[in-house]
This record gives sequence, C-alpha cells and structure tokens, in this order.
Amino acid sequence: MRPLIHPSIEDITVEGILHALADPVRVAIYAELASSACANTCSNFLQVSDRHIPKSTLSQHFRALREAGLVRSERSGVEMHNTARCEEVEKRFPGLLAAIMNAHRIQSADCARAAKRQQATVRKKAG
Amino acid sequence: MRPLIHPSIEDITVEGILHALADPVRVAIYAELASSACANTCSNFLQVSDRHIPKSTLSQHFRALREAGLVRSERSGVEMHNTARCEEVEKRFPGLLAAIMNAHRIQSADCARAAKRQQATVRKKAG
DNA sequence: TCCCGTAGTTCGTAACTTATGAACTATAGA
DNA sequence: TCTATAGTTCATAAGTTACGAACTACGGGA
Repeated sequence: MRPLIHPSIEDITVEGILHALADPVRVAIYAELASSACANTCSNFLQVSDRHIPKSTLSQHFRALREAGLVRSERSGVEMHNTARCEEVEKRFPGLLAAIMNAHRIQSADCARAAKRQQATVRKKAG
Repeated sequence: MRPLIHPSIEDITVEGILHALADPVRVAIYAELASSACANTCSNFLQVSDRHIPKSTLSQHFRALREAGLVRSERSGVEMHNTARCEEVEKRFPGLLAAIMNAHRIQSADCARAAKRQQATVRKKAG
C-alpha cells in the first residue's frame, strides 16, 4: 500500500485547488471537513448530498483532495482521520478558500429557493 | 455554425467557473481579458505564456470560458470580440474571481522567485 | 461577380481522466 | 486464528481533452 502523499505548502497550486473543488462531491466533502471541529473518517461520506458514493470512488476523491493539499489524512487503526488544511492554504492563498466556500453557499441557497418556487408552482397546478 | 452560447447570470455555477479556471491556458486568457480595457480577438492568444496554442485548441478554450459564463464573445466581421464578464460574476459570487486572480498572482510571483534562485545556483556552480 | 486571405469552427482520432465493481491489504477484536 | 470493518488498488468502460485537417464565414480587391 503506497504511503499517503501530502504536498508541502509551497507545492500547493491554484490549479490543483480549483480542479479539486470543481467537483460537487469533493466540495461537499471539503465543506464538511472545513466546518467540522474534529477529524472525520472517509466512510462518513458514503452518503453525500443525498447520493450514495461507492467506496472506491470515495477513496479517489480523498486522494484528489489530499494531493491538491486541501486535506490531511492520517491512518489510525482501521480507519482514517481527515482534516481540512484551511489555515495553511489560507496563509499561502489568502481569501481563496473563503471566497469559494462563500460562492458555494450562495449557489446552494439559490438552488434551494428555486426548488421551493417550483414546488409551489406544482402545488398550485395540482390544487 | 452553431450560435454562441452565453449562460444567463443565474445559470452560472461555481463548479463551472472553477473548472474553467483550473486550466493554466484558460486562466492566462481570462486574466488578460479581465485586465484589458478593450475587447480582444481569439488570435491575440495564439501565443500564451511563451507557448504556442493551436487555433482549434484555442477555439475550445474560448468556448469553455464562454459557456462557464466568464467571457462574452461577439462576432464582428471576420473576427471575434471577447470581453470578461467580471461585473456580472462579481454580482453573483462576490469576491470569487478577485480571490482566484490574486492567488494566481501570488503563485506566479513565487514561481518567478524560484526560477531566479535556481538560476543563481546554476551560475554559482558554473563559475 | 469571383477569388483570395484571414478568423474562427468543426470533425475525427489519439491520449488522458474518471467512475466503479471486484479483489485486495491492514487492523481490531473475539 | 477467524471475522468484520475501513480503506486501497486494479481493470475496464465511459467520458473528456488536444490537435491536425478540412471546413464555414466574412471582407477586400480585380
């Protein structure tokens, strides 16, 4: 089994971060990790945004986040402890992650609003 | 020839923006467009960051930027006028593009510094 | 009007990337 | 040692990207 690869702070690239966070599953994972006080295992995320993710796919997503420098993973017994590397990345690229996460919040809010509106329309038609 | 597709402001997604800007050629193009006062043609970018980009590839890159909502393109005679949609995107996702562009500046500066250091080392060894 | 040059697009294909099930490794506990 | 759990790796199918060749579209002569 290969060792876990964590780039040092100066090897983290903007392209790498953007690519990693350009995937809905990965941002969801990252958002959860970033807002969580303690470490999370991988299998916490087998269910993400109401969708089942196969274990192997999840493993690849974690690798992508890790190798982009966004997440630190440490094996601990049979499981893995994952934490977001927020402070480090913030030091190298100030404001970047905050802006991306904020944009995601805006988008989810919009999306929720749209769904609500559509549901209201459906109810109106039905009744 | 298909018409040019420009998403309306509410159809622009964070994933789309991140994916579009996760490519070094595309960010370079976007950065240039965003900092330019007037519209630029596609072939202005046949040479980007000291590297030649084939016309067909460039065309795809512009399409990607356009369909992500980052760039507006208008055909004008035989050429195309491209402008960045900064203000619109800023309205929808405040601070996002600024943070990404800033991160890119930081990275390029680091890169230039590293190259300089390496060159100094090479000179030292040689002489 | 016809022809040519320039600007950009589309198509076909080869190279690369991603998703996922099956088979694996690693560890903890009985 | 056996079994269960957590995660990884591998093979492969599906999707995406890069780029040359052939194309469309427009403008400007002759």
